[in-house]
Amino acid sequence: MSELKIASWNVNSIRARLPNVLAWLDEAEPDVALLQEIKCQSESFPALEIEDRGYNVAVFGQKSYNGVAILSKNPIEDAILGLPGDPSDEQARYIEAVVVGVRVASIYLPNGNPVDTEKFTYKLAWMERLHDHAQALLRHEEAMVLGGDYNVVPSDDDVYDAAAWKDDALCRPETRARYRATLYLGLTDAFRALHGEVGAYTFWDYQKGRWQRDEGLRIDHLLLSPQAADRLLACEIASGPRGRPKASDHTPIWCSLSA
DNA sequence: ATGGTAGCCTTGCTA
Repeated sequence: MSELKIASWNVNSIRARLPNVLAWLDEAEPDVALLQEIKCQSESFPALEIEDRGYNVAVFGQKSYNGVAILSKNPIEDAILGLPGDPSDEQARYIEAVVVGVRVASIYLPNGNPVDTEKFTYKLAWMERLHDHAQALLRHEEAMVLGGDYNVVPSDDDVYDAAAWKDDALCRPETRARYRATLYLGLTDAFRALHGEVGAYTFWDYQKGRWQRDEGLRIDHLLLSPQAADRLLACEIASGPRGRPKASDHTPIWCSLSA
């Protein structure tokens, strides 16, 4: 194997989505899959079915909400459950590990709506912690892919109707400023680096026929350290899974790195 | 005018 394929997908409940996820693993064959919103406790994660597909599993679950996981065909080493920086944070939104020498993280960044509540405050504080942790990780000068549902629309080109969304927590200037600050540490948005601003989306709301109208948002991102970006071969949004019965409202995004 | 969908295990919350 001369390439490493790393995918990220907010599945919106791993148990409700299991047939779709297994079908996607069989067809896309990612070496690493970063999952978000598994919406179950770690002991309820359907590990056996996924291990049957040849994957190792690391899970950081939570009852009903949030929850993240890493699937990998190669051994998973040095797993860290939870984003450092606030021991009082009880939400399962971050898991990190090393796979064949590449550090990977599965990130489910807080949504932050409504913006006039503590939810937005929590989002911004969480982004500060992510910034600080990414800064620490970058000092290792190793290949690293920080992937997940960032709940950030980086620019107006990444949403079907920027005017309608300008006051949303996913688009607010405070949100974008913190996201940019993290990028400016030296991370590369893999999709944007290879495709530019093309109006390609990773999320389409279940309501109002958003998928059928292709009215979506690009909020799922793969951010690469310089050592990973140097190895970047491809990055694509796999829109197929969004169009199937019992779809998640997100679709997978993947990149491949030279070995 | 303020809906509409989906998943959780509540009959509301989160997205």
